[in-house]
Amino acid sequence: MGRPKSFEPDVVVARAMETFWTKGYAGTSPADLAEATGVAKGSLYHSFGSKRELFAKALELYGRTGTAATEEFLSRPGTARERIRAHFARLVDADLDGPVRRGCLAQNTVEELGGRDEEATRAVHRIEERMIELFAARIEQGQRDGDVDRGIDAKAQALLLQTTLAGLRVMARTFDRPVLHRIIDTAVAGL
Amino acid sequence: MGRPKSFEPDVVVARAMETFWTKGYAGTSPADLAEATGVAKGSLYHSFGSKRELFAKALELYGRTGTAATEEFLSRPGTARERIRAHFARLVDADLDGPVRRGCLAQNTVEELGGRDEEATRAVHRIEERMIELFAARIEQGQRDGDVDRGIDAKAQALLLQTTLAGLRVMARTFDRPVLHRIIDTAVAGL
DNA sequence: CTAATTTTTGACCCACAGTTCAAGAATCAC
DNA sequence: GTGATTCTTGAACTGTGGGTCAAAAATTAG
Repeated sequence: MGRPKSFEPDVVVARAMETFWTKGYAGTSPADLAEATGVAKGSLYHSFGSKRELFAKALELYGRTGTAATEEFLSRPGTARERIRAHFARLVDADLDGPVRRGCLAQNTVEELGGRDEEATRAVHRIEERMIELFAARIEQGQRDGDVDRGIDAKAQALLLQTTLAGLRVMARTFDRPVLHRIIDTAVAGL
Repeated sequence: MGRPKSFEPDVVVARAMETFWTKGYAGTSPADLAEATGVAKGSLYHSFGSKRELFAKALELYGRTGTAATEEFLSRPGTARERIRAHFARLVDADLDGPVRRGCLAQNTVEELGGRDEEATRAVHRIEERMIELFAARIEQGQRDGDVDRGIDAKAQALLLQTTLAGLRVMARTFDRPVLHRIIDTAVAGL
């Protein structure tokens, strides 16, 4: 009983995620969140407790949707190299095509809050570990399919790929599309 | 004539740089800067105009010292691969050895202010371009010395190295030393 | 209908961020 | 010394950030 919620919590978290992604954690004020979600400040605090807690939900959602999308995308038909190149290009292009280059929320989080927020750091670490597992699995798949050299160390390559991707999303802040695609080509040539 | 300055502007900029580096742009208050530099708030404003202008000077100093150190370090005796590996390891280790992992100021800047601050973005871009030139030059040196395959595209490899380094500094927020060194080994194996 | 329960909301609060300023202190020219 | 000039400093100001709250609005149980 009691008055029913007038909004879908998942939708509010999704909108909050977009806002944090675009403006950063510190750069997002409660007023911004109220405007972005269409829910009054007081109501947000009633439902989520604090800006920090809402952010935690937003980051969790980001991790879930990001890993799911990566898994789906890597599993489409093609060689490991083709799929990984397409995945990298997709992320870079999406960033460049948006109204503002906002990079990766997980990465932004750890760069902004790194050191000062243990929980956020661990949350990002979990996302990264998951991504690395997905890369390693795809490389091993490629080795079984015969399109990746059996001699390479899948786990080591997966770590390097995650590093390269993180670097690409930094480079996407300041470099243009042709340069970024050239980097992707060079990176996947090593597979 | 007039009352002489009671502080060395360069020293103040250097201390401000350290503070911005550790706490981020938004996370650094005028009070923080006054405490870190030992100069009263009002005096800082008198000398530097605004927080933003002081930050610009700090970022410029960061770029100058960083590129100079890179140039010096890459030119020491050894093969291109050895020197680049050592350079990467040095940066990662310095970050891990500090009291707080703070990454790269240029990168932090572009991730925090990206899109919202044109001038800062351009300043970081200039630093990155300079680093890429240094990498390319060292690779070409290696090709002349015979320790790097003549067939590789120095510019393309330099772009990838800068990307890898940016990624490493992100990874250094959440991974431990052995993993990071393993990534460095995998990365330079491609040279 | 009333009571109990849960949400909603804007008004309100305190602290601090970023900046300005007025008054004083140190120097040089004369 | 006096004046002109430049630097120093804490006090003061304005805006906003993050958060609380009391009162009103929906709902269900009985």
